[in-house]
Amino acid sequence: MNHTSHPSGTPTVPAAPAAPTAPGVRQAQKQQTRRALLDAALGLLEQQNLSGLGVREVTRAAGMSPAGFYRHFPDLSALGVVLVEESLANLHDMFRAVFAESGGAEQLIDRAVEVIAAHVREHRAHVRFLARERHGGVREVRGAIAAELRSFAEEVAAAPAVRQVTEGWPAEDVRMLAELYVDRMVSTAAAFVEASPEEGERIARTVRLQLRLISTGSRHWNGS
Amino acid sequence: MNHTSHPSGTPTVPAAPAAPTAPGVRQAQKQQTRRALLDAALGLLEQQNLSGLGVREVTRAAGMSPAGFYRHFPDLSALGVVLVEESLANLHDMFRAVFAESGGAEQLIDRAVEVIAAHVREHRAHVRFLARERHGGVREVRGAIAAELRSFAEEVAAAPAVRQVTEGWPAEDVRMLAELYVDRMVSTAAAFVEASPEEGERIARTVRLQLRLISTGSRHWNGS
DNA sequence: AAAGTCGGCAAACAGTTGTTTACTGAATGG
DNA sequence: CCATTCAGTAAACAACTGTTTGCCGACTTT
Repeated sequence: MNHTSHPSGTPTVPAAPAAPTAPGVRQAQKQQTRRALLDAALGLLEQQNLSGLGVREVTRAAGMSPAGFYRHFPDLSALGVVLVEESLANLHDMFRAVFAESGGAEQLIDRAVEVIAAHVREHRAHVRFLARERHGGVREVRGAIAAELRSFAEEVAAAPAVRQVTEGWPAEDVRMLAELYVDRMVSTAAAFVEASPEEGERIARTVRLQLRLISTGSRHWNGS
Repeated sequence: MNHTSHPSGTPTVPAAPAAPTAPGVRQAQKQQTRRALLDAALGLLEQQNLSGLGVREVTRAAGMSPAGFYRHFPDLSALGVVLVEESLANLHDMFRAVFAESGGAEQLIDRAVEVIAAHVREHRAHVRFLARERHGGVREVRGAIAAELRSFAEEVAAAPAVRQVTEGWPAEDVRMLAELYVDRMVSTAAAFVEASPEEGERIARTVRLQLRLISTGSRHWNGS
């Protein structure tokens, strides 16, 4: 994170020799190192837990001085909160992507598994972080994740494809079905995140079968 | 962990004044402080992660000197391994207790929820530990837990109540159903472990419904 | 072009950590 | 009863931790 040195590199190209520092450069640099801190933390959290992370460890991985950390976060838990928010926002996008287009149960299931796989491919560190801290040592974090998952369940319960099959059900039954779907999807993402490609294929087949079984059960559900 | 003091208490009852130290006293005392270490660690792990635990922390909680730790374990990870083994052995007992007596699907479901609740009541710390480290920061521990859960799934697949309904199914379908049951039961235990009594009642109702839905799905399953 | 803001740094602070050392005294076995 | 074993101890070790301090120099505003 050395924005300073600039050791007279490439004296040619005088087009922007000492660029008049258009306003906003400072804030941009700050955001850049802030992101470097977040990414460094995410990287370390691949093999560690949030409750065991250290300030010096993070700054070292980000290539900056320990003191610089406090220009961005008052605490390590503050950084953790940001990571939770990012991860949950991404996961929310994933859920919306699954239920964006409607279609038959079969197509919805195939689409769900594809979207989950793509999400893990693109946000591996975030997903691993969520899986790890969902039952991790920080109560505040666990609570935030649990609350967001409940909200996802409500969203799933309100999705057209689900409403169609749960028409006339008592509210509690609808909720348990939605929670079942959410839990299965999150667990699947967590399973994808640390699986080799061939294991991933097996997991995908398994979860497709499981979602189909749940779908079958819901179509034959009698509220007794 | 002071087995020493013995300040000449109750001079009456000379039956065993300075008991001739029947053989085995030493080993018994050792096992006792070893257990104290394990219990102290389990206690600390209620609010912390295995990867963030410290030797001094554990010995302090157990009321003994840091150096004494190394008379029992070479490492903190060695202690962690023991905790994993204990927790998984207990969980194994739980699964066997669920499928011990056979009966109709309804009775099996009710029995399962009761057994899970009782297990959590009696082994709260162990269950929390498993939930936390199942996706925790220690690869070795994650692997051990995953392997054991797979073996539980095989056991569930072989249970009479399950074999009855999966007669004629392809092996892969049987496995996905068994894994679905195992995952739901473990997740339920994890949910119980940090829930107030009234939340616990809601969780119990929800999981009963979900297990019934899965059971319904399996009875209407067509392998297509 | 001068004055001010502020992100990042080196250094220092007091505590903590894991692990080893030599030791003590009770349990053990002859 | 005496010699041996050995669980637990206190002290010391270097290495590490979170956080604060004063400072510098590049960005920003006037």
